[in-house]
Amino acid sequence: MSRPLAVDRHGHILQALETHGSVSVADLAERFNVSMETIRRDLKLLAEEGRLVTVHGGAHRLSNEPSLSRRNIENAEGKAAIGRAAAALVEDGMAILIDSGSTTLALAQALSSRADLTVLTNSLPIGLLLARTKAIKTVLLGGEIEPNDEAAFGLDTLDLIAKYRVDVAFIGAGGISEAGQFTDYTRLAAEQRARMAGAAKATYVLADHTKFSKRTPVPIPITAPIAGLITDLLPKGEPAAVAASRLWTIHVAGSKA
Amino acid sequence: MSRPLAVDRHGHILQALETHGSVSVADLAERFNVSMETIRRDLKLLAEEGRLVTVHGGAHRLSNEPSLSRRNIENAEGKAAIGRAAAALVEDGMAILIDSGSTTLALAQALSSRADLTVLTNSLPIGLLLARTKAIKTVLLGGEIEPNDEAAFGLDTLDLIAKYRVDVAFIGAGGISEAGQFTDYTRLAAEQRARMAGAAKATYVLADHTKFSKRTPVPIPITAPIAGLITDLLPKGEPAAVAASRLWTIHVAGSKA
DNA sequence: CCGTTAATGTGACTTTATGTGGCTTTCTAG
DNA sequence: CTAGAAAGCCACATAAAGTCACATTAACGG
Repeated sequence: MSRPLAVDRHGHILQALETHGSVSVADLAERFNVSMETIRRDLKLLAEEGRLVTVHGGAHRLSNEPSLSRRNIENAEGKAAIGRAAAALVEDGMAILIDSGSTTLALAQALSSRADLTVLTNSLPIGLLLARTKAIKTVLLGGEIEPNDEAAFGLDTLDLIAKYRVDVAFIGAGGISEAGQFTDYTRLAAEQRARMAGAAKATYVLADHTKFSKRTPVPIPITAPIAGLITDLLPKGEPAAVAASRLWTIHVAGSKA
Repeated sequence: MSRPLAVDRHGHILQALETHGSVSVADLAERFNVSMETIRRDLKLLAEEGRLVTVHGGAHRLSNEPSLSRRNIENAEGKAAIGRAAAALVEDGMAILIDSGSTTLALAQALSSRADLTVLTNSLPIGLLLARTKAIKTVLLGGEIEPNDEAAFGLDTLDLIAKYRVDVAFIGAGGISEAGQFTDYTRLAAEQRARMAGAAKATYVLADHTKFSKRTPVPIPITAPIAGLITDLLPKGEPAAVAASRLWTIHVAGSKA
């Protein structure tokens, strides 16, 4: 008997996901009469294409990217340290751009006692936080709101970014590849971050150490030079860290400050 | 038989929370056929994500976001009634525009259990609220954030408004003049509201009865016809009300409904 | 027919999720 | 206020799932 094609499996998996919301590795293995390992490879592949998210025991359909509130508490201390380090780079009178994300939110918090700044951001929590200070002029880069990020993305956002020019941009990243390249979850998010970098005289990437072990599918196509990476811990010997250290200045923020 | 996925449990827990308001550890353990300890771990995890709060014996949904509850709303009951009345005008599949303000926020709250809608807004609290439903596509009309309104205003906002066309616009007003004209605090806000009306096939103004006694300096230069005014109480004999009644359909929302 | 390549299976090992039992904390009836 | 019951917490045990390296098989083009 001929082996069923892998593509058919992928189609069926996605369809099952569509109807049931989630699938388990064991069920799929039984259904297609293949080993669990094969199913895992399928799911891994589809996950890299961004068509589902893998969870322990199986996979779940999209819309369950780790939510902002969850990332918010993960390594909160390290992110706060990164936020303080980044805030120290901001001088009075500057116009800066702050990307969405939990690490960049820490930067906004560190800046909230400052004054005489103009801040552009696509993040709703950051926008609200800074606007409430009443001492920082805040511009919200609008667009379609991505619920998990609680931030705006899309054509409108890209348009707005193109209309501004700032002194410094602080952007986030979904992960850092082994080659030392920043990566993201979706094509759109990656493009948008790259455009943010393009709108600034200097760009810093804020990423805590957990990003070094994360792989996300889309490289961020940054053309402008990166002024530096600000992180909390540099994993010794990790290829990503080594590669990164050749490419950018790395600021390591002390977790206690 | 494969072990059911943990994520499914999480989803069901959140859904049960949505419908019942609270859940008990014992019930959940029985329902999913797992130990109470496992359920506790689930709840702890979801609590850390900020998606529920744990209490002795179970969990209950979080009542209000800090950003939304912060402002003590004047005439909250009347505004809630207006919100419900306005929400009744919105049909599935519609694209609507919601202005910033506490009255329009009440509309957003009334809409938050709906689905299959596209909502444009310049208000950050409304944007956050609706985006979190994950069932309503939300577009944030960006621009400079006005701290008091927690909403975006300015050239960028006007530009964005011009790019969209919606079925219905719900706008607020700073006051209602004796001649029955809507007025606002600033030239910019007035202009922006007028443009919002211009982007819609139909425009409703949401204003509670306190607006009838308020005078604000700038008339809102609306050119398109107003489909109606939605309010909670029509002050008998007030000139503004009389004039208004000649110009627009007036929906009076019962405070209890 | 052979060699190459991609896909799949296997087995050792690691990680994660869940259950269990002992102990502490919290609630509640009396 | 107090005692008992219920719930929570923690540490450890265990089974299921994941990962990785390597073996095996099937497919395909000379």
